[in-house]
Amino acid sequence: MASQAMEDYLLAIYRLEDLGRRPGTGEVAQELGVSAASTTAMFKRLAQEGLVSYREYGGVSLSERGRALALGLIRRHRLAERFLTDLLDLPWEGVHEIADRLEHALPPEVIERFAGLLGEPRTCPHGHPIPTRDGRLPYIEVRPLGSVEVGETAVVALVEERDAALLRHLGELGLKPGARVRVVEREPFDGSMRLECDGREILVSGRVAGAVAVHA
Amino acid sequence: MASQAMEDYLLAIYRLEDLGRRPGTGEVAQELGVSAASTTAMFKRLAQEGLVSYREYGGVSLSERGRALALGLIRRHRLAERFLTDLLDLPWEGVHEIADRLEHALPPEVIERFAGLLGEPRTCPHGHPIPTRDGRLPYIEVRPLGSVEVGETAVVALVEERDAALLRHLGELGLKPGARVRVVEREPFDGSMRLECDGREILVSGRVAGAVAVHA
DNA sequence: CTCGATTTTTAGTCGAGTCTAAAACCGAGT
DNA sequence: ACTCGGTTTTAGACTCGACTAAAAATCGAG
Ligand SMILES: [Mn+2]
Ligand SMILES: [Mn+2]
Ligand SMILES: [Mn+2]
Ligand SMILES: [Mn+2]
Repeated sequence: MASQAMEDYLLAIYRLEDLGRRPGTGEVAQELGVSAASTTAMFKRLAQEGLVSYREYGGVSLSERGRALALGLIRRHRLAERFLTDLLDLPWEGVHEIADRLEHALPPEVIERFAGLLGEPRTCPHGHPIPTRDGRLPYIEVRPLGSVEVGETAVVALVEERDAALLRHLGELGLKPGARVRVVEREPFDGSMRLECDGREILVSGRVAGAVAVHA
Repeated sequence: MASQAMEDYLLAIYRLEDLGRRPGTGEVAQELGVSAASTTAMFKRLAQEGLVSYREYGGVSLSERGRALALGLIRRHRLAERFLTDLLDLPWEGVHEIADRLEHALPPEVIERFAGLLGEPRTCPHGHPIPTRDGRLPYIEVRPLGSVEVGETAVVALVEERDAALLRHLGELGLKPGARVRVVEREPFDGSMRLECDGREILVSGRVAGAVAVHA
């Protein structure tokens, strides 16, 4: 019913809503790397299909149906990622991009088999929660790695998953969900830190630290 | 490089070439359930991309590149089917349709992992050979089930895979690749047969028998 | 409250892929 | 060699999704 393009817009809108705002044309356009004019056109199509409510010059918000569709897509995406890393043993920095295509092609039967085979996982390989079959998104309380004080210990909850090079670096450092880290030193000026993780000491810049969140 | 639509045309052309003819506009149109006008337009696009050679009013034939692309697609399709039945335990009558979408979305890394996990299978669940990584299609010599004489024993090689209802029926009868059958009785008029298969006697119509081939 | 900057929408174009209807072509049969 | 029937191509239209450039609306600073 919804085309691949429509699904990608719904996801972008969902992500922006999730950050608190009511997304406007410009934000969605930027998120998808598409022109503002294209976005206006798509907003109308989505509104026509009842997937968003759209006010001219006023942005969009997902309807119940639109949100349900977006959550289904996220479930497909994250279960696909899990499958690719856990069962196919593909590197965690590559699976996001693959899942971005598979999420549009995997039918429900396949997705639910994945869930079964993988033991109903609750998060994707990058730590983000997987929406349940009935469309609820489990909440995970996190805080920035940068907010952990010197001497404190914390457990990595999730990492930013869009930048493959960054992910590969995090993987080499051992900064994956579930890793226990202790802050050895922190530089308030630029946010860079020295951590103990997995027995060895590692150095992370403010930018890298900003891509990691720990359990609250 | 090649769109999903182009890939579907290439596959249709491949299948028709495989049957011996040089496919024309009408045949390809019918195979894909599309108008002849659309097919003419696509023939031009494919020729433009160097994937087929096209003569007006004279049909098409796959170029080296076109054939390689088609064989890659068939490899993806059949390995995906194997994966869906063997690892995900989905019914063999449903996987063809799912694979028809996945074949366009699965990247090489994933396909080769499938091949590894499944032990480099040589055929899809319906018995059709899987092209090798280097683009060769293993030849399997078969003959129609209908040509087996009364009293003879034969091993099912492959079955027609496009009709889901028929496939389900074949599955219930136990007529899957590898099954050993003995012909008990044969009605020359309409080709219907009585077979012994898996210890029990089954009755197959001429049409059903026509969907099954045995090893020569 | 107004003016200028920014954002959004509109207008117009494009390519891919589809359709229908009309024209052109080809090949057989007389 | 003509002609008729079927096939193929052309012509013209449509949808979806994208673009650029121009117009319109909104917002913020003075
Ligand atoms: Mn996507
Ligand atoms: Mn992820
Ligand atoms: Mn297909
Ligand atoms: Mn098959």
